[in-house]
Amino acid sequence: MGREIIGKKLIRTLTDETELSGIIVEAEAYGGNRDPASHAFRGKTRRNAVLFGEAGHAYVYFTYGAHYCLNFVTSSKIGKASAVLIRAVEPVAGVDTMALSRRTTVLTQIANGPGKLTRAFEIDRTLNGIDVTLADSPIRVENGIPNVKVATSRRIGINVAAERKWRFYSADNLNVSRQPSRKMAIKRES
DNA sequence: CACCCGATTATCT
DNA sequence: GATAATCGGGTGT
Repeated sequence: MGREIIGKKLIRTLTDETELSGIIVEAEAYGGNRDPASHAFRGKTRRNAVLFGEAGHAYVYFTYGAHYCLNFVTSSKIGKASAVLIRAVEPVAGVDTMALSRRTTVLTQIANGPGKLTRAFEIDRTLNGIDVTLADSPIRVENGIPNVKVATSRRIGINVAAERKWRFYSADNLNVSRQPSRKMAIKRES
């Protein structure tokens, strides 16, 4: 599930001197082999192989010819291929470095989207498959803010299984990405 | 090999 | 709100 990751801290180690971090404020759950919206729904391929492996590993994919997206494999069971897509982060440490990568100094615009946060945190396909539970991993997740109020909605940018409310976000945080479009709701009804 | 299209973003009207 | 940008994955011939 994606609810549990809201409020946790994402840490990206670049060098001994440079560490980026932020609080995860928005995520979406993808149900692997049982979810038509998941990359894993049609089975294992070279691109999505990581999803079919152990929980706690990063699945990073490239899309729209321009953007990387970061997921964490969540399945307790090998082959189930469920994961959470990290959609938005509130920057905490290394904000100046992030601002350079993102070409904006507006705090709420630096990492409020799945493609934006990978750019801000300098995450690309070379990090696909790494174990984020290890202390020396270039990407880690640690406990962040406890007792965050979490809201839910439909997932964004998908055309199937749109009725599932598997998007989770911090209810009182300005760094979340856009709301689901009305168009998707209409599409669902037709 | 040709074709389609996507878990997006920036920019324009 | 609408759309171009941009490219590689997946599918079918």
